[in-house]
Amino acid sequence: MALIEENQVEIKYKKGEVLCKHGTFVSHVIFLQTGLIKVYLEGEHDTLILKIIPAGNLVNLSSVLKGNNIFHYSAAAYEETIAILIDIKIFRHLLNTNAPFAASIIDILCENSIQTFGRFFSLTHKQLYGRLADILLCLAERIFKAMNFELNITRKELAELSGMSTESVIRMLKKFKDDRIISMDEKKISIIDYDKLYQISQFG
Amino acid sequence: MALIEENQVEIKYKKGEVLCKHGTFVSHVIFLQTGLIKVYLEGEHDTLILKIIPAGNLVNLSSVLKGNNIFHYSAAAYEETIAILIDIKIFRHLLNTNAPFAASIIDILCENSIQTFGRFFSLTHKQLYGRLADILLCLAERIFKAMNFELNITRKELAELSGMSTESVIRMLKKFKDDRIISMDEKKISIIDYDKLYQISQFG
DNA sequence: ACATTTTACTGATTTAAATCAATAGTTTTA
DNA sequence: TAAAACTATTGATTTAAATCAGTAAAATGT
Repeated sequence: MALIEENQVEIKYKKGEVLCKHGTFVSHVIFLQTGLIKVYLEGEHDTLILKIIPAGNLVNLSSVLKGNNIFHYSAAAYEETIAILIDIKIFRHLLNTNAPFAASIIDILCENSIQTFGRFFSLTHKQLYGRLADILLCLAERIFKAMNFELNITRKELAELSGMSTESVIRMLKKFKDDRIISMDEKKISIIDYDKLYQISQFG
Repeated sequence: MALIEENQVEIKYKKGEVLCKHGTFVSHVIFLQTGLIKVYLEGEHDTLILKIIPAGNLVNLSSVLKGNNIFHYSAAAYEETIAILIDIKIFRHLLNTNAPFAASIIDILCENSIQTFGRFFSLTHKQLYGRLADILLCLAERIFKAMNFELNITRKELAELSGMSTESVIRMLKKFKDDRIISMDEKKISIIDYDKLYQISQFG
């Protein structure tokens, strides 16, 4: 562990800045000290946000794969963010020599994998209302850990998270507001009726 | 490693048999000795096949997560399959004491995770032709490792893999056949024009 | 060997959601 | 501070793909 302490660099990113770019070489494991980032894939005409990562998490765990030295996605900061960069060789060495550490990393990878399955089903088999409900619940439960949160996220990005068009997001949000499931005030979103939102998520 | 040898059981599954069911308790890690299985999620009215796993792979790695003792998906055999069941406590113990072993498991988890990202994009941002092309390429490259393969998989299951309706799969396959990109003879599918299929996959 | 169930296929119809178009309101930035 | 560049919103139109409906062909069970 001392090894990591010695070999880490702290970097500050401004809002909107790119932490890593799809296709470039991986030299470090990125740990998010403070802030909020998105991990995304860029297509020809559209973007898919794979996940939002809050402070206290590793950004590019899947890059520790032996022999894999390029990023398979991009990441950008939503707000001012401090990241700790750990040399990937040191990280890999630690994995190969410290079993409890490796086991804890396995736990994280398994957790990610399980979360991914749910998101998979949501995006492929639910329709708009269900998908947006899922995203709002995820933001509240997992990212902000609160029923109301400042949404520094544009409608366009909600669209990229839920795999729909910006216009659809706007229409769905309006419907949720009219139905008194959420309230919106400027950038602030509050979940008023959690049960109903959960029900919409389940129903699809 | 001897520990695993001592604590493993070999089980034979017939075609169609269920290896594990979403929501039930996990007691063993399942390793596929021979055969072919699908891992899937069942919805109210539809099913999503998460992945197809060929022989030589672990089926439920994400279940090794500490404190996680239920299956988050179901799995069923496509053909006669022999599985080796390893007590999950032994497996976890091994992870916590044998760093190189844990590191190799991390490699597998990372690999899965990277594959998942691509599939995510395919299913959410490509349209029918692209999605089906991706599935055919995946079957050829990753599962059967051959340009032509016996397809013990129904159109319905291709639909569940690519997140579309059975009728759409039939129409797309017919189009591919008419365009001489694939050939179909009974259950046998051959990829004739790999480049074109790849191009369709890229284009979406 | 026959009946039943599942699978494959085709065409017509419907529908969910994207795209298009146009305007107003906000940020950026020059 | 003005201009340019995004972002939010709404309604109309289009379209990709699902659903529906019906038939033929396999596979499965008894």
